[in-house]
Amino acid sequence: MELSDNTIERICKVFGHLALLEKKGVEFVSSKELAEQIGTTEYTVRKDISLLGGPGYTRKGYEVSSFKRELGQKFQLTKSRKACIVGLGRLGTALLDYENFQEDGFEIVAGFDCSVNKIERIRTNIDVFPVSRLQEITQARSIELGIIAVPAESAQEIADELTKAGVKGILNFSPVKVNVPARIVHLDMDFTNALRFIAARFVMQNK
Amino acid sequence: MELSDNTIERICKVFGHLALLEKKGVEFVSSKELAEQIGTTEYTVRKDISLLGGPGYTRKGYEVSSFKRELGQKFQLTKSRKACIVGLGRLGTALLDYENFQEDGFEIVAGFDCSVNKIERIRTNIDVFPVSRLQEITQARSIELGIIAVPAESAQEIADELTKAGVKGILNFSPVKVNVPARIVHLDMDFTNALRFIAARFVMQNK
DNA sequence: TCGTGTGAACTCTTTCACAGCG
DNA sequence: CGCTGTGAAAGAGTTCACACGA
Repeated sequence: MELSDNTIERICKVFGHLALLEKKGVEFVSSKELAEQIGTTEYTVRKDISLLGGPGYTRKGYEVSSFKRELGQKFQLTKSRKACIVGLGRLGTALLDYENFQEDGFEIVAGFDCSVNKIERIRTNIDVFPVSRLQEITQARSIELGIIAVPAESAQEIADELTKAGVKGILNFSPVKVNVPARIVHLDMDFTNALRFIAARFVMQNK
Repeated sequence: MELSDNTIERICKVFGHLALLEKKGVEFVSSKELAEQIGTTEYTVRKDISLLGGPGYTRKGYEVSSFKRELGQKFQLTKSRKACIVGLGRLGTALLDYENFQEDGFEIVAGFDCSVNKIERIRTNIDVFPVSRLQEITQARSIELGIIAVPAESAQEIADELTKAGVKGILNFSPVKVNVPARIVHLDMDFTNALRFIAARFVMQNK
């Protein structure tokens, strides 16, 4: 069975929302409510779920805990994944301590920067290293995800390093697209482009 | 004519890449090269451009400067837009000084936080205020874009404040979806969900 | 009766093929 | 001749309608 990226993304959001509901102690949730929370329609939610083999009938909606557990297993979202951050400028250091990661099964286990001065100045509980040790540390600590927070000009170079180091996924915060082999899943998160999109979108909306 | 969000997003990326090429002094670029740089196919690039009314024939590709100027005008991407950041934790303060914004026509003209202590401690060239003054300052400085960098629990509240203050667009970095009226363009950038997506994607890829 | 599961209809997007300009 | 512009074909993704289980 082949799931589209859109479906996977929505399922991830559903999972996130189920986690929230579980914490609140809610027992059941309808496709309609999930749809509202993740910004889509109830039809799409039900269709997505049916593609995975829906969890079973009730007349109250989906059972929060068991459904969450099922999704977690299917996508291995419960397993804690190790990640590293490359580039310890303002954004990189902010991400080092981004508390939401830990809560949701992602653990930042190393930070890298090419400036040794910067490495010495940083105050954090997470170990920081020079970029020259990226491959060594990544392998030693079985890091699966690399987060790129370096300036545009060195982003591709770091992507190559991470590729060589054998990470399985890359989240790229630099404003350039990085090229990596297809086997490595990667996502570009370009803030400037996001603002540009918002601006362009409302220009188009008003004409 | 109605452009899809996908098309708008791609056009924004094209614009960004044209700006880069212009800086490098490149004069012409083909649909194929643009496609590679923004991660799509040459067909899609040409189709997108044709939806805007393509810029005219050459046998060398598109003329970088004039094409960029044309896109800039059509989407008003050259006009500088004022933005504010709400929530001055680590992420918020990192964004305050994110140098790529200024380069690309976005200007952060204010920061807000509910903690007065934090406001006094922050060292930055940008003016910071208590959240209670959000509406006043937003209107006084004609801020069009609001960036939400507060924790999940207050994100919706801030989105409501920004809506009342009359911003046209919202970029939301908190891990919850915010609800705003349809006239306000908004985009959710949830880091945790991005990592989850990457993880889920490579689990699916390998089975 | 309520809310899901799902084939079928529909709509939107991407790909293709090829004419046409410089 | 190379590379664009674009209508038409193919392909995806979304919406719908309705059967069905609790």
